[in-house]
Amino acid sequence: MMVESASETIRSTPSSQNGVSSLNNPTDGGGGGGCGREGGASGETNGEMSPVELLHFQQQQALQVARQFLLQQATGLTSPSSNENKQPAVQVPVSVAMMSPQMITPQQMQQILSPPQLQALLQQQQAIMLQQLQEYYKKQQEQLHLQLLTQQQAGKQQAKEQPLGNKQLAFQQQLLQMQQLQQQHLLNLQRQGLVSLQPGQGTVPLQTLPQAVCPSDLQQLWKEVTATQPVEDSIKQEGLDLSTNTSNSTSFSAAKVSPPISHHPLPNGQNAMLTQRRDSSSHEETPGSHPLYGHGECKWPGCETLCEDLGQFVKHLNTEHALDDRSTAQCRVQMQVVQQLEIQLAKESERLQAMMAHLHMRPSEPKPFSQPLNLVSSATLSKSTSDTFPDGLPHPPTSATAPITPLRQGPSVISSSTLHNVGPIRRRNSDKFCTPISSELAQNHEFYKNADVRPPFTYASLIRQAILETPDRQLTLNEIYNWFTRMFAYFRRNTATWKNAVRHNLSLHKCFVRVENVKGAVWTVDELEYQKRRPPKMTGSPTLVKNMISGLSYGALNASYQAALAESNFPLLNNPTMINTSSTSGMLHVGHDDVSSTVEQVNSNGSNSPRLSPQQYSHQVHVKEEPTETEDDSRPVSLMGTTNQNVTIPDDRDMEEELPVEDLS
DNA sequence: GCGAGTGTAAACAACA
DNA sequence: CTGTTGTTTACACTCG
Repeated sequence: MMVESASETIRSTPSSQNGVSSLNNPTDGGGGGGCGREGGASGETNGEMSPVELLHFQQQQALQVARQFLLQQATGLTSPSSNENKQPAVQVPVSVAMMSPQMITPQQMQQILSPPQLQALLQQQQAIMLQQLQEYYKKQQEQLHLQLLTQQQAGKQQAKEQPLGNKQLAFQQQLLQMQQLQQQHLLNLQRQGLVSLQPGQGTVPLQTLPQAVCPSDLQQLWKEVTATQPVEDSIKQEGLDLSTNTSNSTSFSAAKVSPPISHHPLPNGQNAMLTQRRDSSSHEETPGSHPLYGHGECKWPGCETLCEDLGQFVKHLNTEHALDDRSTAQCRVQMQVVQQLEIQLAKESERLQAMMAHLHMRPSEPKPFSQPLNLVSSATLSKSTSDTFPDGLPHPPTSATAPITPLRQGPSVISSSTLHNVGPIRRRNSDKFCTPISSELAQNHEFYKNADVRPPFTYASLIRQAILETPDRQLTLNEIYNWFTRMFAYFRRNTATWKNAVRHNLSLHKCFVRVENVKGAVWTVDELEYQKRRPPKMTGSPTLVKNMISGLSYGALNASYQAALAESNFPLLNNPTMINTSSTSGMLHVGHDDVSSTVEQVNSNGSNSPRLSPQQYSHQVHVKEEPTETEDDSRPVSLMGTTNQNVTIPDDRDMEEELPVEDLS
């Protein structure tokens, strides 16, 4: 089945091996990091953008626009094209740099972290980035405001010159656009799940904002600002009131923009007016309404003037809240408020995500029993054979590069392995009983398939998995290679030393039995041997044992069993019918496998399922100790049959293939 | 500190 | 001769 591709891969091996190995060594050696990632992030996009890339791109776009605004502003709008290239003054949010591929050790992170962890980490980074971005926006807006005020000062001096009014208008429009940009960007972030709030939920209760301005303070602030307000000349009315921009049309066309447009410049309706709108939680959408007018009163911060109708309100706006120092200052204050809120929003969102993550993964909880959540995903997984994965997952991994693809896992789906992968690079969790390789693999199959992430499994586990996945439980070395490259992008790209490692493992571990076949040598798995080396670990997993024994809800137990089942029956995961409901009893005799052996030990301590007695395996298994030639020579073919059919089959196959079926009932 | 398990690197032999 | 396959050894690292 995999032979075809096998030949390709292998043929390409000689050339790629050397080339990659040099590249790979540093990575594997623990030094490098970044090699694989660099390639993944920069060159292997395959036309698709990973979430991070998208985010980065959006940020860059936003920053570009912001830079242009600032540039225009800096050049007094007169020479917009002056020094376009050099904007050292513009500070790129740190996070942007942080996301750049060449930074730090993404590769290492990939090796260390499982996809869910990567996701969590990414989200954290993005939350931070969000904050930084907001702060960045804030600074830019402040600068804009300063510029605006400066211009206004100048404008006063030069008295009522139309061009100047235009300048102010332009500035304010920039300001508006800036805000819009910010909002749009925030919205984009929200859409990407970085901010969990719905766009429409813009109103954040002020009382929930510890460091934000409290309502009373706001009012006070507004009153202070309002109090010191000289009446400005009428001309300033023409200066566009930033917030209202009512129909006091003067000479500038921009000012003539109809209120709805100016207030809802963005297609999605999220616009700069959020400043006022957020403050006034009631923003009616009725056509004749005004964002600053509601319930018969002016919603201008600190105003509350009663207006009978919209016309009166407009008049009021034009007279009381025209473009003057006071209004500008108020607007700025409001902007501060909004930014505070947005920062707070980011923080709260981050907190929310952390909370969700915590509640769903239960770090201190026994891993196998975080499964109930995984259960769903694995069930979903099982439906989707090998390719299509989880629906309902926010960000299906599409990018071949995407180490970030784990985003697809929502906070609710955090594989148990997550917790284990936190360790050093060398740590592989598959053997730890905590995370069944199959379930982990199944859940993150697509991820590993596409992302250049090193799977957190030992070579032995992977080899075994590859072999067990085949119908006849045997693979040639070449086919094993193929399985690796097919299943893991990491082994496609980082083709350095792993083949050697595979061979090394095959030779080293007794559990891998080489059998001479008609068409050459094939490798099989001696499950007994494989389990031999594992039980100690299992026993050594106090949490697992404890939790298995201690009063577990059926669901949890079931889940753990499911995981165990998954571990032992990776291919079965691809079968929707196999996994769904596995009865505890059914699973009890599943085990021929790591987990199952686990179950036996735990569960039994006396009463095991008899069918799994070692004796059944022992006599037929041909381990490495025995001269392979003897095996091969004596009964080349029969050996195969013995190993695969007689030995593993009766129990093995029953377990692995039929059992799940039983579980169905 | 020790041993087991694991990963990596390398040398080597047998073979096609 | 070259490349693949398979074995073996050595070393480093992590973890219990």
